[in-house]
Amino acid sequence: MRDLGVEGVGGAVVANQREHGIALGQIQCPGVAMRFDRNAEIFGAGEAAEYLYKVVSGAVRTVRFSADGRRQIMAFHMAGDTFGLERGAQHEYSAESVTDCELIAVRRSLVQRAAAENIGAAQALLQLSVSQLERAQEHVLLLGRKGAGERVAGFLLGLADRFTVRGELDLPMSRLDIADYLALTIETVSRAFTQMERDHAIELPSSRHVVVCNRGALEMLQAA
Amino acid sequence: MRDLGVEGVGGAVVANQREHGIALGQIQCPGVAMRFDRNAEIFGAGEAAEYLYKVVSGAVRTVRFSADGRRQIMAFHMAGDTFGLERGAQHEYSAESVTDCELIAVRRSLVQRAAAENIGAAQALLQLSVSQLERAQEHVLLLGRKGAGERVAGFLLGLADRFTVRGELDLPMSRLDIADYLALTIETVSRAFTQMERDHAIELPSSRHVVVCNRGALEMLQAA
DNA sequence: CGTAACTTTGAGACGTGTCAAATAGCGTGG
DNA sequence: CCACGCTATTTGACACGTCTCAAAGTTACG
Repeated sequence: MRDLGVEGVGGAVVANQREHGIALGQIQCPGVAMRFDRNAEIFGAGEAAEYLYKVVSGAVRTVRFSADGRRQIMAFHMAGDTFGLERGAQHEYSAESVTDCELIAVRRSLVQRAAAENIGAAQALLQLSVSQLERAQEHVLLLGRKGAGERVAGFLLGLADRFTVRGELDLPMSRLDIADYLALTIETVSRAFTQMERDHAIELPSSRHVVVCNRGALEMLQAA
Repeated sequence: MRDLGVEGVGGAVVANQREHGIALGQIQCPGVAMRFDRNAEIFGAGEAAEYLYKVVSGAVRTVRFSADGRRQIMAFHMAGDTFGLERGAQHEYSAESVTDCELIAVRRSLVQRAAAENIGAAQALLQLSVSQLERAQEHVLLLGRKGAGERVAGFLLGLADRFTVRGELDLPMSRLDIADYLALTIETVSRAFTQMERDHAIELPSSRHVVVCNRGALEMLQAA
C-alpha cells in the first residue's frame, strides 16, 4: 500500500485557549482547543466518535479507504468548517490534518444535549448535516460526470470562491491530496494544471500558489 | 440531449388514503397520499421544496444534471425510504418515479414544526439526513475508487441486502438508470452483468430478474 | 403479428492510468 | 551561505479500460 506518511501522534490539548466552543444556533457548546502537526491523524475510521470538531485554522481532510486500500478524500475542511458528524457511535471515516492546524473539539454528548434542549441548536445541527449532504452530492456529480480537466477546474473554482485573496489562491494540499479527492492520479492532476496554464486560465508562480487570471476560462473548462 | 422519456404529468392525489403520514420519532406528521405513473416527474430541480416524501410502494430516483445535460442519479428510494430533504427553499435535484408508485407527501412546514416542538422528531430528522450523507459518501467511494465490474457488483449487493426474496431480486430500474447511477454506459453495465453470469455469480432468467447464486463471488468482484 | 423500446454484442477510438525518469523545491547540516 | 539529500512535481511513452458507434437480438404491448 502507498505510504501516506500520516503520523500516529495525537494532538496536543492547548492550555491557553481563546476559542471556547462551537456555536449551534444560540447555544455555545464548550469545547477543548487542540493543535495538530501536518499529516497527523485526528481520528481513525472505526474509533468511537466522541467529539464534533471545528477548524479554527489550517486544513483537515476526511478520508475513506476502500476494502483493498484505495484512498478517497471525501472533503477538505477549512477554517470555520465543522466535521465529525456521525450516525452511529463510531467514525465511518478518518480525519487527518493537511497542514498544521488548530481545532475545537466538543463532546458529542454536549452537542446532543444542546440539540435536545434547544430548538435552534437542533436546527443548526440539521442544517450542518444537510449542507454536508449537498456537498457530497456535488462531489458525486463531479466524479460521475466530469473528465479530468473539468474536475480540476471545478475544484479550483470551488476553492477560489471561498479563499481567493486578490485573485490569488494558496493551496494547502499536495497534488496527491487533490488527486485522491478528485479520484485521479497525481500525474493527471499535474497535467491538468499545466494545461490550464497554457490556456492562460491560471498562472502557477509555484506549484502551491495559483493565480486565477481568467475565471471565465476556468468556468468554460469546468463545463460538464 | 438524450430523451429520457420523463412525463410532465403531475401525480394524482389519492382520495381514499390509508397511509396517514410520516413518522418522525413519536410524532406522526399527517400527509397526503399521491400516486405517479412510471417515469413521471415528482418534482424538478429549482422548484420550491414544499414537501417531504415517503415511498409507500414502487421506486423513485433522485437526479441531478450537470451544466451540459449529463444525468447523474444520486439515489434510488424504495418502499419505506424518505426523500426530498433540502437545505434551502428550492430543490437542488429532481425526483422521478422509476415505476408506478405511491408516496406520502408531508408539508415541510409541518415537519419543521414537529421538529421544533418535539426533540424526538428533530433527532429523527437529523438521523435521516446523516444516513443519507453516509449513503452519498459510499456513492463517492464507489464512483471514485471502483472499476465497472466492481460498481455493478456493489450495486447488486446493496440491493440484494435489502430486497432479496429467497435469493431472487427484481430490478425495478432499467439498464440506463443503473448506468446513470453508476456513472457508466448501458453497454458497460450490460457487459458487467453478462460477465457476472459467466462467472456463475448470478443468473439472469430475464434482464430485470437476478438470482444471486454465489454471494461470495459477488463480494469478490465488488473487491475495491 | 407488428412495432417500439430495451438489451446485448462487437469493433475500434479515446482518455486516463502506469511506469520511468528528469526537474524543481525545501529543509538540514556543514 | 552553500551543498546535500529528500520529497514533491512535472513530463514522456505506452497500456488498459471504458466509451462510442453500429447492428443484432429480445421483450413487451398494441
